[in-house]
Amino acid sequence: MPSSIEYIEKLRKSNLRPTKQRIKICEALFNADKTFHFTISDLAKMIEVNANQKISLATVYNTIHAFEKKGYLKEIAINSSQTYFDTNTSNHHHFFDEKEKELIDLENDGLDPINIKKNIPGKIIKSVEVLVKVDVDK
Amino acid sequence: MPSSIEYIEKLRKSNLRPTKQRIKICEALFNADKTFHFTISDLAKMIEVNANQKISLATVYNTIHAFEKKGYLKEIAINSSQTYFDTNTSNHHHFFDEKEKELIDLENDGLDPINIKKNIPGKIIKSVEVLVKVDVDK
DNA sequence: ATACAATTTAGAATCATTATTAACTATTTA
DNA sequence: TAAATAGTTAATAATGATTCTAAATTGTAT
Repeated sequence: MPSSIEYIEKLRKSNLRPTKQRIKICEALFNADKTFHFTISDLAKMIEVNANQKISLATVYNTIHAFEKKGYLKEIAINSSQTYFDTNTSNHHHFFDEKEKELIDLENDGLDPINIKKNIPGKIIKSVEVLVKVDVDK
Repeated sequence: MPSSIEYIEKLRKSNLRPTKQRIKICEALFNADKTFHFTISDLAKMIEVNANQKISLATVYNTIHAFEKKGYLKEIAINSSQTYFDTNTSNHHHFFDEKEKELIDLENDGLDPINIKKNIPGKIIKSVEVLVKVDVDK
């Protein structure tokens, strides 16, 4: 579990001023033993419960987007009313449980390699995301 | 290009009353020679231009969702502020051009077969969607 | 410590989507 | 064919996530 000093260094290296809010958010995101998936409102609730300091929703949005741009978080494409983020920034994919509305990691060893043969002239591939929707077997 | 009588039959078979609005929307969606991708607001504009009748936005939403449930349309998962739909209901995937904010079909022969090896106990796979994000090569 | 730029904040604004409900229409029933 | 009914439409209000705004605050370089 990294200390707040490490977060301060990390933030500084990224040209993000190490504010109290950003450090709190780092702790909420990166102190967990496992990576996890969350929405902005999940995170806002988590912070409100764990911290004595209240962080404005606008700041949570700003910070999460800043972290995403720096590559500390990944945004996950699901059609949903809310945007999901992932603290697991490694190259991997997802299951989406339609019943529980819950994301589950699908690491690269859980599927055959993806190989895109078609290409779009003048364009390069930025990412390849596989989303496997699952539901109860009945 | 199917006639409106065919749409009427199709709607009736699906337990959807063949109203003027639904027939107009069928025409807008299924008279094109190629399948295409659209957002609700795209479609609302299309209809407003082509038809002399104005269809309420609420009805467009209702109808598109009804069609999607019946399998006449596919909803496409992209992280975007708007939901995209596809009149191509075959099993296929997509490129998303980050610059043009445009979807491009990626048919199954454009990539190696997807094989999901991991499974989630008690759950069955409902769909597997690959989204390839592309951007200008510079 | 001061100055300056970056950041935070609360609340307003926006935008897609959903809900509401009264009026309307297709279909069924008598 | 007319009345009953159940499904549909439409205008508008409500919702909810996200972004914007502008003023107050804070971090950092001098």
